[in-house]
Amino acid sequence: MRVEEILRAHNLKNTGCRKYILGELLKNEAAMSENELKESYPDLFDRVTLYRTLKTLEERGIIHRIVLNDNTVKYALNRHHHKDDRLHSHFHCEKCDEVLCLEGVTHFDTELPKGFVTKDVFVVIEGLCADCVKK
Amino acid sequence: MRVEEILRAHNLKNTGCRKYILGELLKNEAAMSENELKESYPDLFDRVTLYRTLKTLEERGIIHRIVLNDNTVKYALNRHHHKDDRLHSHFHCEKCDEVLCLEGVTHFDTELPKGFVTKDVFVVIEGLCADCVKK
DNA sequence: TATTCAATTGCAACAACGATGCAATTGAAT
DNA sequence: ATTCAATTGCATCGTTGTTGCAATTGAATA
Repeated sequence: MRVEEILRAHNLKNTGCRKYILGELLKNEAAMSENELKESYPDLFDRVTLYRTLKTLEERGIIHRIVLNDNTVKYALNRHHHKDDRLHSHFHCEKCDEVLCLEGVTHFDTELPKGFVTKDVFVVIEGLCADCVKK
Repeated sequence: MRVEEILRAHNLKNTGCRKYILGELLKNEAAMSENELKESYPDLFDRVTLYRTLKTLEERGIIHRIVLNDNTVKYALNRHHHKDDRLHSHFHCEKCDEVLCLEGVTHFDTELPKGFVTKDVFVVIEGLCADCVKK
């Protein structure tokens, strides 16, 4: 799916920053931080514009935020195969810092105290990706 | 277990800030943020002291950090019944903002890509606690 | 194609938080 | 009571989240 189609499908204007962010996220398998998005073209967009654009894209359900245990934040596209975007988990490689959305819904049994209600579950698995294991 | 014993057991000096933080965490069932720790006595300790003390206590394995999906951080005691502190999950009530360590180890089956290695798993369950469900 | 207006952007600015250096203070061992 | 390493407070800096406002721009319409 091309960037323009995604934006049109969500009634969003075809602006530079949106096209850039979605282009990058489509290109990369891995999730990207605000800094990683800036790397290639540091002065292409203002910091605030990037921030606000990411917020808009998230609110419209086009991307999702991933908060890692070290407090950093990355963003990834909501892809088709994430049937329920809230229930897929993420992998964070502690060596190369790459973050991937894991296919396949996570299964778990956690006994909640009586009367508690679950709305969302956030899972981050930390470890080494296949490339970093080899090294 | 009293505060002084905990500190002695870990070869840490018996300082005001440490006693205060551990006292608060022992008193409360729920995890506490830096701000929540400051609330009762805003000027008792410098912001940096609180920050550094929490860091020390975490490094010594006395408390652990919990990073929520909204980027906020809370701290909780490492209690005995957490056999493996890395594997218990946390509950975050979206209404009253309370964070609890969940008893019982979380079970899950997530298929990692080939060659990936798991070192740690962080789970945060968001929802409503029993009290907030009633209201 | 030119006009128009709401949406988007850049800039300034501020708050919150993470982090470090340094000098003054303090816990606890002697 | 003395002593010294450990702890603390203060100053300070960098990063990130957030908002207001004026200038610019996308795209719908004439």
